[in-house]
Amino acid sequence: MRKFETHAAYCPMVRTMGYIGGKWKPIILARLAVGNVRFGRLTIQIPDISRKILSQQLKELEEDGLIIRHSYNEKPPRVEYELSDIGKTLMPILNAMNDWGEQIAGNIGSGHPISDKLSGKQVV
Amino acid sequence: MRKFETHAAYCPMVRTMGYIGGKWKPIILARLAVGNVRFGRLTIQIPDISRKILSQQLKELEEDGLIIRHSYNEKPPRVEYELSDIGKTLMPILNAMNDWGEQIAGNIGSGHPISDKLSGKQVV
DNA sequence: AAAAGTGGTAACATTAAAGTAACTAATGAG
DNA sequence: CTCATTAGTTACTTTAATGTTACCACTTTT
Repeated sequence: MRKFETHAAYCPMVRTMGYIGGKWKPIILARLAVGNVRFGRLTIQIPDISRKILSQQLKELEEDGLIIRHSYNEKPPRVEYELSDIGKTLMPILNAMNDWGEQIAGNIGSGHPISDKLSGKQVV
Repeated sequence: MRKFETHAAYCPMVRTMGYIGGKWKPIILARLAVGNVRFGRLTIQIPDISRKILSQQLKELEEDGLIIRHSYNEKPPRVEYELSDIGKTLMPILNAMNDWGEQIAGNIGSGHPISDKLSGKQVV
């Protein structure tokens, strides 16, 4: 969870950011929102995240009660992650973020900074 | 804007995170969603952000076309920020985040990691 | 016998983000 | 004449976040 000071106590936005403010957390959560996913599958769906960071973020999300980790005692191991009930309450946020990302790619004319960034080779 | 690799080209979540993925950006945007705000007022509304970081984040948001900066040529200076039309399309995200932050404070019983974190002195 | 598949972890390195303190210009107030 | 006000910037430092590489255990497949 990201660190904030006392401001958190009374600002809902700061509180929310404390839970999903990481670079990867909303992206991970959005994948889990579609359905249970294994660790290895997440590394494929999110190719730019390292396994170390993925593992670390999943652990934080679990500690924060947003996801549940199911470990099956098999060899080779199998571990599945799913949104907890509370994690599911994040769906409106995740859906809104996903929708925005989809719309912004198409609805903007060239000349606007957003469209220019998307069309150029600049990392987005 | 946060840096992501090629994954961004086809993942809406990654794209969205590129624009609002910073620690402070959603918090700043949520303030602007309520109405135009001066620089100094933002530093009061968001006490934990430094002026340097605030200034820097505002500049990025402006470059990304999400907010508009109005500078009145007065002494002492007056500068107001407002959401651009595109910035306003972020409102569903901002509202969802704000709602979640409000609800999560009240709707969780003790014993749950979220409620424990909120009630303890741990930074949230 | 060696390689592949899985879900990690440990040590280490790097980059990104954030913070601090001091400073600016121009005016009005006291 | 000095202080307060505003919206910053600059230089420097520190902390947080993320990344890289190599490795483990155990079983099945080749």
